[in-house]
Amino acid sequence: MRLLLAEDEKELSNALCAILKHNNYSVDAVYDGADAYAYGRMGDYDGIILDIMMPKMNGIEVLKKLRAEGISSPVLILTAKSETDDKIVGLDAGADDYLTKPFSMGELLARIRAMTRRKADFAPNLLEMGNTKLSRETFDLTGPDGTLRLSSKEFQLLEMMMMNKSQLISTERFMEKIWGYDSDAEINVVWVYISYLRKKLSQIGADIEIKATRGVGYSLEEKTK
Amino acid sequence: MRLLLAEDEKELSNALCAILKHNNYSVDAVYDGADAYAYGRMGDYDGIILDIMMPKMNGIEVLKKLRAEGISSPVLILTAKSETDDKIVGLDAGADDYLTKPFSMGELLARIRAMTRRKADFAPNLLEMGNTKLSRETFDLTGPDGTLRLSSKEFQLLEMMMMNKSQLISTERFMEKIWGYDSDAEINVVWVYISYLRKKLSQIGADIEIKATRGVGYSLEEKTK
DNA sequence: AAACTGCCTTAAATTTGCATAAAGATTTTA
DNA sequence: TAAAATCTTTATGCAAATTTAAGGCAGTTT
Repeated sequence: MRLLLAEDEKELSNALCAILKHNNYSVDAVYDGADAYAYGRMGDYDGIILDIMMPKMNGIEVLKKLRAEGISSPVLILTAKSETDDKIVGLDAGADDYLTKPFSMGELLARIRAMTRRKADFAPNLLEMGNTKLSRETFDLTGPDGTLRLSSKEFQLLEMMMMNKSQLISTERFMEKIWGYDSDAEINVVWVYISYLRKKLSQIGADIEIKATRGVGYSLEEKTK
Repeated sequence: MRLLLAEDEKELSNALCAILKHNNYSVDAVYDGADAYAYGRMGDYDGIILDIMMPKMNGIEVLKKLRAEGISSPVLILTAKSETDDKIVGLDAGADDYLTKPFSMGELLARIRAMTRRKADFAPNLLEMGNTKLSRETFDLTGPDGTLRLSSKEFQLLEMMMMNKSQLISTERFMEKIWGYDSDAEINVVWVYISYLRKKLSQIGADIEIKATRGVGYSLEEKTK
């Protein structure tokens, strides 16, 4: 799950960021409205958390411009007590939910879950392909010969492939979706994880395999034998 | 993919240029606003990267003049930290995205991909001619007798020909578009790939063929029989 | 007809991209 | 705080993709 966090108070932003990452979200943090707009319009966030009072462009404006461009990522807006009227404006502008500062972490997490649930509902909790199952709850990968637990990165990689069966996914797309736009990890970190996944798939006796297409990317396919 | 890079700092420009070329873009580099405008208005770039602070004419002006002429190539503007207000001005002037210096190469590449993807969405994903189909997603070439996957160079060559059905394309044009202006590959590398493509086309039973016109170039035509 | 030019095809040489192992770095857990 | 798990980089081998090189053929020029 990729989130965009737009909050100009550095300390609060850092704290939220840490906790969100701890809860298995991939988070990009930005600190003003212009950046929020620039990042948001790339269009592939599963949720956007938007502070209203920000430099350059306020949150409502950002939201309006994003919606005007057809960006439909769910948006949660953060308002200070004194700006409570903005709630209404925000919801009118196309926000999905709002939260008043100060708030508890638990509440924020719950609302993010609620906000992204609609999308998540379309995706079953247990992904299946061939004789192999992947649990979104426990990250357990199960095949005829046993069960192994995947790490977070391993899981995200395999999840993307299982959600797009037999579709070719470019290495860059993996990097963007899982590591984020501004990550400076090397591209070959993907190769390494593909290798880990192959080893685990074979350990549990899976009848699916990861196929590489040179110069392009990877796809998950059923073994034909 | 053809890009125009307008950046007056020679060193930065050279570095970017090298990396972009390494990522399969054909790049023209210019070093002031006047040239950026002159080149940009020719209108056949898939993306334009525009520094704001430049001699002769600043980036925003260039952008405005290009848009006024109906040039719709997507534009990414580069701003220094001190010019952050220009972001807004730039987006209002019709930029598609911006990036603040200093930036990571990975982020620049991601943004260029995102920017050009929107345009690519309009292009059909499956090219067809006669009984033959070419997928832009998987690079698969399909005919009545089967499917083969093309390599990157093979694909680009055939893609150009399928997008310009029955049009004669000069060998130099192939070299410019696919290998880039300053490539030092020999001309016969094109001959070699044409040969590979012919072999693959016949293997899948295609009813189209690559015709050579002595001294000029190649065109793709339906077999008449 | 001989020499030449432009293209075709195949094979060999080179470069590049990916697979995997292993080590180093960082974070989590006990 | 030590141990374990996870994440990332580095190194090496291998195979596919790309490029160069070379011999052949057909049409053109001398």
